[in-house]
Parts: sequence; C-alpha cells; structure tokens
Amino acid sequence: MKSFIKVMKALSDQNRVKIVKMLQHKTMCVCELRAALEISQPNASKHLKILEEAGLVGYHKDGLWVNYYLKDGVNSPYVASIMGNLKHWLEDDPEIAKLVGKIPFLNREELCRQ
Amino acid sequence: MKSFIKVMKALSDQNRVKIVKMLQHKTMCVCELRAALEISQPNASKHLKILEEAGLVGYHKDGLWVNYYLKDGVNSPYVASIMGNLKHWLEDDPEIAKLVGKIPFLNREELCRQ
DNA sequence: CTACTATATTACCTAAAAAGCATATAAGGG
DNA sequence: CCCTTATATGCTTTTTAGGTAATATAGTAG
Repeated sequence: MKSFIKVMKALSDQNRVKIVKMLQHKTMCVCELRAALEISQPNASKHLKILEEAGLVGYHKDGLWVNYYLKDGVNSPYVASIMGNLKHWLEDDPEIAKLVGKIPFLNREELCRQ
Repeated sequence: MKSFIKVMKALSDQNRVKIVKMLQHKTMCVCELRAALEISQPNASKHLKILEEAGLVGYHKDGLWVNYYLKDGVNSPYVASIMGNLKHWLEDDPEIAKLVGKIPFLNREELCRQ
C-alpha cells in the first residue's frame, strides 16, 4: 500500500502535476521547469525528488544540467496506469495548456543565468 | 485540475484507501467502518466526507444508519479509471486482506452500542 | 413532547507537507 | 588549484492534514 500512496501523494500537488504534464512533451532540466512554473530552484528540485521517489520521473545528468524525463512505470502497475491515463487527462486544463504553450520558447541557455 | 487533485488527495491516506477497499465488498455504515479500522467515529466520518467530496463514495440513509457505497465515477473520468483499477490493485496487501477478512463478522447491531 | 442512538460538526492540538533562504555539492573551464 | 554555474540539501517558517474530545444534528421509539 505504501508505494500506491506515494504515487497518490506525488500527484496531489498542482506543481507536480504540471511538471508531469510538461515532461510529456519534452525532457527538461530543473531551470527550465522552475522558469515555466515560476517557482524557486530549490522548490523545483524538491518537487522533482518527490516525483522521483514515487517512481514517476527519472533523470540523466548532462554536464551541469540534470535532465528529467517521465518513467513509463514498468516496475509499478500504479505508475504505468496513471501515467498512461495522464497522457490524455488534463489536456484541456487552461493552466496546463498555458504551460505547455510556453515550452517551445524556453531557452535553457538564457534561463539559467539565475 | 482541482477535481483530479481532489481524487489523488482522497487516496493519499491509508485509512481512506482501506475504506475504499472494504466498500468494494459491501455497502457499510460508519460504525462498521470505524470498528474495522479501529478509529474513532468522528475520524471515520471525516474520512468519508473527504472521499465523498472527491466523488469516490456516496451514501443512502436508512433510519439512523448511513450506508456508504462506492461510486462508479460516471461523472468523472479520474474516478472511473482509478476505481476500476482499484478493484484489482492492493488485493494482495496484507493489511487490506486482513480487513476484508473481518467484514463477514462485523455485526452492525452489536458494534454500534458505542 | 422526551429519551435514545448513529452520525456529523466544531474546536483544538499535533504532525506532516510546502515554501523560502542560505549553503553545500558536483561538474566544467581557466 | 580557483572560479563559475546548475542542482541539491538543510534549516526555518508557514500551511495543511490527521486525530481527539465535546457538542450538535437527525432519525426513531415511547
């Protein structure tokens, strides 16, 4: 039951749901995510950690950047199912749509001079 | 997004998940649920209200008793999908199995003399 | 009406989660 | 080595959630 509740908790926060919805479009680094969400860098890092511990996201390091991506949930039926559903869920949400619209204009090199 | 998060929050608590799993077997009143979970009556009422507001359960009054049942989620894709999955999820969880095993022995008339 | 009982609500306390700020770590370039 | 930069971690404050006890409500019986 613990792992199920971890997934539910991870998705009980607006910013974390937004992160998931953005990562559906593109692998993104912390500074891109924090810029899009307009939250602080430590705050973004913490949310990503919670998502990671729930098995929803993973990351690859690329020099100084840490690129986060969505996991498919091969090792968790909860993750697999919810992530599958989340591909179409919330597509019409205005806040999500606005964020997703921003993605093409996020420029990592520009954004990350904090 | 709010209704999605409400569903996730409702399922982010052990006792509420247990209530859902018990209601899969039988419509139950508050005193049966609180006895099975070994929690206080107001606590059980509160959890049921959160589940109800998320659209996961409904109730019918029967005299003094209030019988709670699971909703199928016809008005919410999130509820419909998660409730469908929860029919098989957590079936092997030891805590859930123990609770479900108790259900046949819960006697409303006996239990409710608080 | 009164008395009783199952449930709901309220107020309060504690514990957990979220956010902010400062600092540490890790990776790269000089 | 030092300096810079992207990210992570710690610590503190604020907010939110869970629990309990007392009380209120609603339904039933007499």
